[in-house]
Amino acid sequence: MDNNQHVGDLVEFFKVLGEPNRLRIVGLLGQRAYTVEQLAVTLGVGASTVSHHLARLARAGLVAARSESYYNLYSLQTNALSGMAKELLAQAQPARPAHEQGLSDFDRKVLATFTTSDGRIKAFPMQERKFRVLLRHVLPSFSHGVRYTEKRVNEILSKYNDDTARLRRWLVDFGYMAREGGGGKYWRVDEG
Amino acid sequence: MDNNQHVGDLVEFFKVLGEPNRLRIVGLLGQRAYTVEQLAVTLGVGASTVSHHLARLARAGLVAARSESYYNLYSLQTNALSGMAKELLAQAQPARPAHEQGLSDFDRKVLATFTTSDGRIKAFPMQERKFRVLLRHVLPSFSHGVRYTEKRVNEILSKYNDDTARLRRWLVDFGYMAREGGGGKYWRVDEG
DNA sequence: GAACTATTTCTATATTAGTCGAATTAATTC
DNA sequence: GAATTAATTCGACTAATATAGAAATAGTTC
Repeated sequence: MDNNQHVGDLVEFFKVLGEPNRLRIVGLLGQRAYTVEQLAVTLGVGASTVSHHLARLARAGLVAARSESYYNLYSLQTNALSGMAKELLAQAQPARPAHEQGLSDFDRKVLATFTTSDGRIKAFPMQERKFRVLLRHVLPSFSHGVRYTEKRVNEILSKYNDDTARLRRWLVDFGYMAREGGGGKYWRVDEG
Repeated sequence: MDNNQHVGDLVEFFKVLGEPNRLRIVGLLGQRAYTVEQLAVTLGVGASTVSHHLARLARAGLVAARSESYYNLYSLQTNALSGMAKELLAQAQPARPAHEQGLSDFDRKVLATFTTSDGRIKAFPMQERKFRVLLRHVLPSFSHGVRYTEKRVNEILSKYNDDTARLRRWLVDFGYMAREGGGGKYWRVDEG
């Protein structure tokens, strides 16, 4: 994945904004352009400190400078900010996409047919191949290596369908989850 | 302003996400719930370290834990994330709102009539009162305490109207900007 | 070109914070 | 209730960085 590069950029983005004076600088530059010294007196810190912060902000693409007579006028690059915010929003809405990403066209079509927009199962298809799509659909709600009580399993499954008992049994019958004889504990089976 | 409280929260928000392992934790929890130990082996760090990070994330409202048998299952609080992202987006779009905030109804109406949606001046009103509204509209593009060349003034004004020469003269005539005799330098006049 | 100015770079310092390992706590199992 | 297990807290170390002041740089004015 080239996702790792993005992660590094994102970390840098947050780290840059996770400092009081830098965030205040961004807030000020959002209103108008400032010179280094203007920022220094406004924030009550040395000019060299401001210069240092501006350099970091510039490296992250958040501000840009233009020469103006004596001064260096810094202004905000709103593009970078809104771009990052949009990316954040995209990550924060994994209602469907997180699980449905990487699914085949077939799986997507089955889910579109048999689940509502909030992920609940409307009905169970007859064909086993389609049936398994729905079982795999609920599976990510369970973590590997965790033993669940039957009560908790039902709680989780109730998010998908009211008939939690049948749903629970099917998960076991089709080999997606396993069940302990005595205590009635369930756990997710490792795929492979 | 109670804005200061928000600034503190925002700084904390960014600081929390500005650390590689914490951001990776958020990414993982965005897909499903994890136990502390699962996160520890996935990230390749000690469990105590993960616990430390999770505590910070929880204090910022980004994650929440629920007890599950032996384990503590941590999951992402997508509400907090999307809320912050929206706030970010709002700040990143000061195209109009930043300047137009705090304007009177009269001023807003004049701007709506004589400027386009991207802020350009369509026409100049006859009445002086309305005319001054437009001059104050372009003024924030100039910083206090900076001397501009005539060329640079025209560059800036061209964002608002093609007739930069008249616009520039008007700004001086109406006392919003001043002009040096010799070198032809301009600067913004302090209001008062 | 000399004087001046804002900005940047350099150096040093002090504080913050991430990490690990050990000890402690909290909860579950038999 | 004793044993087991995951998680948290604590203590110590190390690395990163925010800051100020001095020196160097780049650009402007006369």
